[in-house]
Amino acid sequence: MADRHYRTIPGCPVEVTLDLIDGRWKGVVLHHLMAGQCLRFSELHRRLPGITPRLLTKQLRDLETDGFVSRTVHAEVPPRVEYRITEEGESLRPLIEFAETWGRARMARVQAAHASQRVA
Amino acid sequence: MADRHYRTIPGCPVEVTLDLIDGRWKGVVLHHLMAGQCLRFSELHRRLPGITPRLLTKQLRDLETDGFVSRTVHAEVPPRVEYRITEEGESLRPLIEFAETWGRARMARVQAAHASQRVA
DNA sequence: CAGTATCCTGTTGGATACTG
DNA sequence: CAGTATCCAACAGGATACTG
Repeated sequence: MADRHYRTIPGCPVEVTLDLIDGRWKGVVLHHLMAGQCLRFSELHRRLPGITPRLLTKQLRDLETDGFVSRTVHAEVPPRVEYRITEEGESLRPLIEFAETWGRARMARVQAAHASQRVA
Repeated sequence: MADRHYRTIPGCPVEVTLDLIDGRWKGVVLHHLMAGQCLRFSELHRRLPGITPRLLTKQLRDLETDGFVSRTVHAEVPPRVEYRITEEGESLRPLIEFAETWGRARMARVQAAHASQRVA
């Protein structure tokens, strides 16, 4: 992953952070894992409409590699794998929560803009 | 850009936000523009080591389209174009500042980890 | 100065099918 | 259940050269 994070080379801290959560589903995965308990692969899958197993696996592996998520395999049949947010992952909570709130507000604003368009 | 923001379709607010600042240099551009005054194209260029004019233009156009940055062309020779953060852009300040602080801390942590590696 | 115009490559992410 | 294995398309992003 040293070369995955090409952005860190010049060394702007903002880049470092944003690059780590860059990926089609990483933010949302973190968001769901921050909600409380740990989640199984299939539970995450259900919460992310449209993601393919391949992609979900990749995003989770990346997050694991970067230390934001831990992966626990239970030796059972059928297999059970649980994903849990780590301390390091938790430290990103303010960012994710801000993104949640801000995004919600923007969606409302966009909605409103559309509505007033229709009247005008 | 409606299709640039493919992530907004399912509608998770976290995705909406992160998608808007997704792009190799957008976060850093916002960061620099939040520093105070407006900046000219060449000034931004100097602050972003390695970016090509083409990319800088694209990132700025995206940010402009999304309402985070305003672009002012002064009718002079040689031309002077100034980029300034908008109100909407300002509303992202908490996120950018968090990313700055958090990224700085992580860089320090990584440094420390490397150092202890060399000792061990 | 502030960009365009071309061209090109690598990575990201999606579709589909299969397995321990 | 929790993934892999292949294959593939699209696009972001980089290199280079040129211009009003």
